[in-house]
Amino acid sequence: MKSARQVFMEYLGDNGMSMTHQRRVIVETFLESEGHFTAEQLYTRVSSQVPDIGQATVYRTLKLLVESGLADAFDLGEGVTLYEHHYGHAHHDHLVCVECGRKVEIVDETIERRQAAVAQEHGFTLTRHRMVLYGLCPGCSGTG
Amino acid sequence: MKSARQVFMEYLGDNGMSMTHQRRVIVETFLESEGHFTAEQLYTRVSSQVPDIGQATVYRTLKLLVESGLADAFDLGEGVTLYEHHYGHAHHDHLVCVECGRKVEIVDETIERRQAAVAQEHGFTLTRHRMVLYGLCPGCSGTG
DNA sequence: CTATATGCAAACCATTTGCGCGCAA
DNA sequence: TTGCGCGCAAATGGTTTGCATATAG
Repeated sequence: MKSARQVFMEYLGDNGMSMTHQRRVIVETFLESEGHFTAEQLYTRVSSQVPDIGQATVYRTLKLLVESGLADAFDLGEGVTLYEHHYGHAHHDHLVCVECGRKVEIVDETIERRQAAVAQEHGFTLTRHRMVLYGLCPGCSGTG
Repeated sequence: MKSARQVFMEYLGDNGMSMTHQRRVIVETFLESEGHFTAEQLYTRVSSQVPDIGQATVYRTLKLLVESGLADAFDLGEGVTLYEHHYGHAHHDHLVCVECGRKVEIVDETIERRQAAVAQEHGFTLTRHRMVLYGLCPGCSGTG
C-alpha cells in the first residue's frame, strides 16, 4: 500500500498542484495527530512548529487532504467540522456522550448491510453514510 | 393525544413564557408546512402572511418548537439547519441524493435495534441518533 | 404594572475568498 | 518564467444577541 505522503504527492501531481513547504508541514502535522480535531486545533499545532503559516492555508490544505482521501471530515452537531485520518483506516461511525462529549468509534456489520439494502429498496446507489449515536456514557449515566 | 397547539401552550406555560401574536402565527405556519424547510423558508412564509415579524423571532420560536418537542432540527450536511414536524410523527432517518438533493424518509427496525445494542455494548444509554445515507437516486443514477 | 417578547441591526464564528506578492518546477 | 500558492484581512452567511421599545397577563 502506498504511504499517505505518496498518495498526497500523487494527488497534487494529478491536479497540477505543487508540494510546498507549508503543505508539507501541515500534512505531516495532520498525520501525527491522533483522533478527531478541528481545523483550528490543527492550525495551533502547525503554528507551534512553524509560525507564519496562515489559517487559510490550513483550511485549504485540509480540503485537499479530504479530496485526496487522506482525511475524513464530519460534523457531530457541535457547529464545527472535525477531521480524522481516513487513508488506511477502516470506516466507522461515532457514539457520542451528550454529557461529557466523549467519542467512541463504532462499526456494526449488520447496520452497514441494512443501510445498503434500505438504499437499494428505494432505488438509490449508496455512496456513503453518516451515523452518530448520542447518549450517556458509563461515567455520566449516574449523574443525570 | 394532545394537539400540537396544546403542547406548545403548555410548554410556554411551564416555562413562564407567554403566547404572543407572533408566536401564534409562526407556530401555525410551521404546522401547515410539510416536509423539510429552513428557518429562512419559514420566515418567508410567515412574512407573506404577516409582515413585520422579524427573522430573529422566527429563529427564537423555532428553537422553542424544538424544545417543546413539536419540531425536529437536523443538518444534512448542506450547511443549513432543516426543520420538520416531530410531534405525533414516527422517527425516521434520511436518504439523500447527492446529485439532485432529493430526500427520502427511511426507517429500518433492524438498524434501530442494532443501534441500541451497539450503544449498550459500550455501556452507553442511547438517547437519540442521526443517520443519513447519501447516494444517487433512480433518476440520477444513469447521469454519472 | 412588571416580566417577557419583539424588531432591528450589530455581533458571532467557522470557513471562504480577493488580492498582490512569492516560491515551485 | 509563469502560473500556482501564500498570508492577510476582509467577506460570507446562517444564526444569535444587545438594546430600547412594546405587549401579555
